[in-house]
Amino acid sequence: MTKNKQEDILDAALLLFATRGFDGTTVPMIAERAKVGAGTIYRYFENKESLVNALFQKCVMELSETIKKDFPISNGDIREQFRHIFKRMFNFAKKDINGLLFVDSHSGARYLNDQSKKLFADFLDFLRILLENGKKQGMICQLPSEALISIVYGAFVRLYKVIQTGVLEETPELLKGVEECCWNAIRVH
Amino acid sequence: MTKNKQEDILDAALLLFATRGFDGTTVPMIAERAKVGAGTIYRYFENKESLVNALFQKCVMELSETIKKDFPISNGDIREQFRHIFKRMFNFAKKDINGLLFVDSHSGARYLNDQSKKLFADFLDFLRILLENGKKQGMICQLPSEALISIVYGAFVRLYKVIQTGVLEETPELLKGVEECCWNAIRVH
DNA sequence: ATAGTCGGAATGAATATTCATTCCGCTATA
DNA sequence: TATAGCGGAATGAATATTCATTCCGACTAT
Repeated sequence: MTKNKQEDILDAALLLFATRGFDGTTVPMIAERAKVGAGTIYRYFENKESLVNALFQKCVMELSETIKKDFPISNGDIREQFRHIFKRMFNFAKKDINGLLFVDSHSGARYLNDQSKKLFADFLDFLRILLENGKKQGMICQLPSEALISIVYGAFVRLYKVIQTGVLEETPELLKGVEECCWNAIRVH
Repeated sequence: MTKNKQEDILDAALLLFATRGFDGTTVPMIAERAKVGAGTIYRYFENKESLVNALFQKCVMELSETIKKDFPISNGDIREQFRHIFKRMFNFAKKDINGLLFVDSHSGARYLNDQSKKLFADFLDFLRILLENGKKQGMICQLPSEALISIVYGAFVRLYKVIQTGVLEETPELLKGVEECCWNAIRVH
């Protein structure tokens, strides 16, 4: 028996939302996986939408903190900052692949509330500002930051989707190679 | 009044599946958008799953044909082939953004049948073989082709997701820049 | 007229949500 | 220490709603 039912519910919901999506997941499914009664879920969350928003915010904050912790801001070396972000993204994906896939597949969903949207927008803003800096320094190629983020983030997430299907194995060499590829994608040549 | 109700149904379903997902789209929604009765849908498709599979196969075939038509196989110049693929992908996205997003978000869905899965796998195989060639020629970096495809395809699709939200505008310069970025991501340096 | 097509109300299964009841741990009392 | 009483947590059956699918009367083209 675990102490915290709310966590059990969030864990179960995360797995299911990440693999089946919000609409493909029923509340009884979540209850069964969390080993609680269906009604118990409504003691902790107002409804299914509240649950998905709470979970989304939790995951985005964890992702955001993972990246911002010990961020090498001081010298402003973009290459180093990029490496840091990638390393932390890899760590996050390794620790919580469902969190990564859930955030990706649900950012922009119609049932997200304003707070959820803002939290995710803030996360992207952090990345955007870094890229703007890099462009000023002449290190990063002159495309809209939104496009550069799409390229790197899109590549990263899809890689992990494929890894999760088992088609591709996550090895240090692979991750190192992918990091280089993504850097090469956005740097000035 | 259009002549072909089946097409009306497929068009409506495409828009809805692309924006709300399979589970978030109800059959009556499709009927309303297609301006047909709900029952009419069942004259053309056995059930909702048949419909999504038919649509998926149609979109994948169109995407595949778009790319394979006039494909520069003869000389085997990888750079040129890459440019061709990107150009055609841009065209496809421009003509049928929902088709692109639908295929992306539904490849790998649990309700796809074997035929749908195979069709999509064949499409990826085509790309894989090209990359293998490029690697042999020393033009493409030595990572698993699945990873390289993830990087380029992931970047491409996410870019269009962002474009569709209106955050980013699709201009010739942007597309040219993104094509270069993606090529830089996978080429040997 | 009639064969084929269509629309959309009707149906029943699935789903989110509620709520009466049970359960559990704590405290006050003897 | 033993026990009865209390309050909040948990439950899952019951309810209300939504949805995929069916069915049949109406319509259309021949």
